[in-house]
Amino acid sequence: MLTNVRRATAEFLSTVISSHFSLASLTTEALEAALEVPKKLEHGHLAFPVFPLAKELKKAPPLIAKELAEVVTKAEHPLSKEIASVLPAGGFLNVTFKDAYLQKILIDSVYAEPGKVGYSKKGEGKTVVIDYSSPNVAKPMHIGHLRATVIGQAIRNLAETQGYNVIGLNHLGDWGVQFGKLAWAYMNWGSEYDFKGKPFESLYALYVRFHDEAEKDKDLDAKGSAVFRQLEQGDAQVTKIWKEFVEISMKEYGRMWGLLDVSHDLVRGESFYNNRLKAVEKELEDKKLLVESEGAMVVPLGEDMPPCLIRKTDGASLYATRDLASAEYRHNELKADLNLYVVGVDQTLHFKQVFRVLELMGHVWAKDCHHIAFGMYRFKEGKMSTRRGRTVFLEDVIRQAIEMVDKLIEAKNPNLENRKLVAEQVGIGAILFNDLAVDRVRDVEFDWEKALNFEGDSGPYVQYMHVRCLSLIRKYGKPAPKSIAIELTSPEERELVRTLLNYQDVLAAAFTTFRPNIVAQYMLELCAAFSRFYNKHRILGEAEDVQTSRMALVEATRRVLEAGLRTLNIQAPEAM
RNA sequence: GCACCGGUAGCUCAGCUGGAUAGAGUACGUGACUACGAAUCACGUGGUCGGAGGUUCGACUCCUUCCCGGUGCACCA
Repeated sequence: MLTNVRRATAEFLSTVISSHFSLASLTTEALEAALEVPKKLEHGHLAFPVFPLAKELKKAPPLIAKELAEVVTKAEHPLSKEIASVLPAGGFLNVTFKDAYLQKILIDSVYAEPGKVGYSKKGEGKTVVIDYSSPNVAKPMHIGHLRATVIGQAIRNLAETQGYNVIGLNHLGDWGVQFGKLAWAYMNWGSEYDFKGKPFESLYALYVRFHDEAEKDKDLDAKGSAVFRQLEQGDAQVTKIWKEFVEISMKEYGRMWGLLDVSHDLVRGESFYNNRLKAVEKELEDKKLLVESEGAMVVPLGEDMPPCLIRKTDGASLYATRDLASAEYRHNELKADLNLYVVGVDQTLHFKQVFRVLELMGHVWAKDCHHIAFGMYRFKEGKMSTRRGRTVFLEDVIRQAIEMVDKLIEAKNPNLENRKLVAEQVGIGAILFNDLAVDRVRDVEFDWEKALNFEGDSGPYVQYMHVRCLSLIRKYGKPAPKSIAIELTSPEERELVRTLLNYQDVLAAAFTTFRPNIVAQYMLELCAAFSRFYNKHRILGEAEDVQTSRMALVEATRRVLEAGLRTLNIQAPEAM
């Protein structure tokens, strides 16, 4: 796509510039990095800001640009024949390519590898381990899990577009004192609940009840802790109960992941690391990092951070201990070149500490560990709490969206086939897009009205454009042409081609910054460009060469839309 | 108190490593379905980019400082 064009242009410009001016440092690489995609097409397809050259050449930028434009226009180079104009504009050198050239590049790259539009090979031979959507056993998934799930899955998809080998990891929260508490509750009150008929609801009810009663009865927490110790020592009865909890919960989460079309490759709950904790502690001890402090064992981290707590006064391990073991597991056994944690911003300090400890341990790969933080959901009513049972449940949001879409279909397209399926695809698409379109570090205010809005910048808008493309192709009646016969020169067509060519860069940028919203925002831009084209120009029934050329453009658009939606884990229905 | 993250149109948000006249959606007003799907498009109203300094040819973007909001700060995860 445009990536290749930029490279070629940089080479061209660098040879011309270095033969014309005597400049110390302007490599092809530097030039490639300096080349910009202007915001507006009137500034060309690629622009080179010459300002940095001004000092060395002792000339005003507009003069340099003017001089360069003349030289580049005269220069002979394989690329010359593809360039329509090289014009100076202030301190910028604006390069515009011939429409036929870009059109050909677009079509070639869209058809190059089926299903892999915009892919790159940057990550080839490397493995990325990504930990996402890891819920805590016995707690229902609420709206906050949407982010951990959807952002994680999107980054996972993005990693695949960059050619990485991807391992999606479910770091299930299946260990800790709360399971002692829950087991205690189960043994004492379990019979009051319908565990056969409604296992997960019962489990959650026990959880809420335990915390309610613990506020009144101060001994309850201690009883729970005692049961957890039994669990840690491998008590058969408690272990059996615990396994049951995990199973019930996984079944419930599986249902939710199924709805969202999310999947992991590996489940490695916190309990998985139990038999590795001793080794971590020993390693820390051998490396003289472990220090006793107030009865606990910690790793001091310097002035700017509180110490990392490794072992409690009572000898038990902690969150950080398990994460250290997990990080080593991911590096040593899963062979992670990149280790990503998609976890809320409230864990920022924790991960900073863990990564710092890894550094102190001498693990150079600590730099390849990244906490991909996302902001919290806020509510007008105040903070949400699972313990108090005051929550917006993920499933309710999804169901609500599907129901609203279903009503909309009834009004707009009552004879639609697969209505149920489409309502699901569109409803879920709306929820996912609403979440993915905003920068992940921001807190978001959950707003039912906005999440369930299907007009304007939204998932259904993007899906609708895809449906439109498909509808055109259906009416066209033949497979879409694989080439653009004539030059499409209207502003709308040129803008659409230009936007489509950016797709590959967008994927790369979204992955390197771990920000799926870059893709989502791009999708909106692309849809707007397509819409303007569609509304302005007739496609079917035009003269043969015009019709086929525009149809080829429609199909190219459709493929990029489909690929982009897939990256965001949103379905592209055929009709809606 | 210290640390990290946010503050852009009435509201919800974009703005890529500093680049050309700060953009969408929504809301409000107007127009476009006897032509390819109106979940659409076009036009209009709406801005001291939290405040103040600084760096730079150029700052929403970088630095300093202050204000507001969020989050975190040792035996939970």
